[in-house]
Amino acid sequence: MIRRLSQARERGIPEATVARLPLYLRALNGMAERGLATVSSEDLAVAAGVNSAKLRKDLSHLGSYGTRGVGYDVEYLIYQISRELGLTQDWAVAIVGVGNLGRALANYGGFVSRGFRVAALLDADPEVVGDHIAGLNVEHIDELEAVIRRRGVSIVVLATPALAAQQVADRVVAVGVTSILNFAPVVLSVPEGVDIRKVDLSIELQILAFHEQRKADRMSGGPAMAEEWPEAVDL
Amino acid sequence: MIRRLSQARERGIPEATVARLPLYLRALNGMAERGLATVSSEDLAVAAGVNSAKLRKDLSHLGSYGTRGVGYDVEYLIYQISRELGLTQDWAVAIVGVGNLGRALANYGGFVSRGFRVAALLDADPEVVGDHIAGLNVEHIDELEAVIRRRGVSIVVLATPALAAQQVADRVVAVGVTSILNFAPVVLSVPEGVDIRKVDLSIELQILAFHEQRKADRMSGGPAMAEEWPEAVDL
DNA sequence: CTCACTTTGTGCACCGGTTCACAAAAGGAC
DNA sequence: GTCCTTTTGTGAACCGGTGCACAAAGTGAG
Repeated sequence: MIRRLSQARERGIPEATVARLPLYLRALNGMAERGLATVSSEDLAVAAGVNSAKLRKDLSHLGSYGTRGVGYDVEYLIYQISRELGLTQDWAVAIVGVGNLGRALANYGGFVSRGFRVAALLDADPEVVGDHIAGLNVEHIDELEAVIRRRGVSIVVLATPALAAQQVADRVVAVGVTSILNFAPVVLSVPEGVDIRKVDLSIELQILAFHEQRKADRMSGGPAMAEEWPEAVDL
Repeated sequence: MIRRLSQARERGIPEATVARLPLYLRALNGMAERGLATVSSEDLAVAAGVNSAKLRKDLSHLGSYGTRGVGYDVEYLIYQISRELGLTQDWAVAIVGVGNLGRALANYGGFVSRGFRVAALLDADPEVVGDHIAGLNVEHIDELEAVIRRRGVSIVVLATPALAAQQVADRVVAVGVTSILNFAPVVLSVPEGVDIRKVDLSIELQILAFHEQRKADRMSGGPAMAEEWPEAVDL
């Protein structure tokens, strides 16, 4: 029998909502710092750059934490969102691949700020192993499984070259890791139940280039020209 | 009167499709390197990690470039996608903010590989200005407008601290830049017509944490426990 | 207590995108 | 040419998410 909580909050928050919660959280933290006690959905929506109806619907998935006629209590909402996202506990993160990007990630303040702790840096290059970066000793990739187990790492960040990524992914999955943030430009294949998020810098630029080109086209030729298409070129 | 091209290709490729084209392109390049001449939607879909029907529909938005019973010509498709994305021309990119992340981006090979050229590095810190990184001289942020104009920069990458990002965005928009890739953890506000893409490392981790927590919950308590909610705490 | 005002929570219509499933097209064997 | 096989291109149902618009719920003044 399913236990029904006060509001319509049987487990199952839309993915799109989850992706926006961190955004709200950031906006709320800014407001808390400025000493605001309550905030309306309208104001918070503006700060987070979304539509206010969407924001209210998002928050309603967590429960009914607002007060009609008043708004939301900033601190309370911060607490609820943090808890829902799992940021009230501390997550040990391992970064594999200590090249330029890995180094940047290790030093990135935004990680530590919210419940995330870089617990290990690993690399295959003997030149890099042993270096001290962001207060951590870079360990050899051979130690991968041992390190993950010993330090209770539950999230792995892949910043390796493309060719190494799948291999590392297989190994970390084998030790029980089910959350991977992948910066390598490859499509990883992992078993059911493992969550992968992919950040691909070059793809983002390509999407921008597409729109940029489009804007440029519109400026000059417009839809009427477009003889850019040499009529069914075959090769 | 709207000019109709052979296929149903009146300008207007779905955003979701545009976001996947770079993925197909990468898979196709791999195949071209391995000497494959043609590929079926099924094989390409697997390589790109998507459903084959979706892939076919995506490609059909560019035109009818496949051959029934055979598949798609790899080289031809690479050319068509590249052209659609605007990668047949070369784009000058400026990176603003040469901290750890900016440095990593400047050295990131994936940029140069496809039509993108890092044409300028800018920073406000006099300690950093003058450094040589990835073959480029770091220039002072005061030169921002001049550099953008002189080198024909059309895409700006923001890797500044959060507080500086909006200010820099305003300035680059004022000089006519309409494409920004933002790594700073802030919601930028820009005029209509300016495209912004945002990459937020900490948000990606938070989303992973959410799912990770959920998986952990399911393991232990399951839906029946959940007394995690201390019944309408008010404050 | 009543009235006026504010702001939440949500029903509902709508929309972009996904997926299935199949007709249409192409190639090859004979 | 006819038949069989393969694979594309797409119509149509479906699904998750968005946004409008409003009733419900709360505050505060008089």
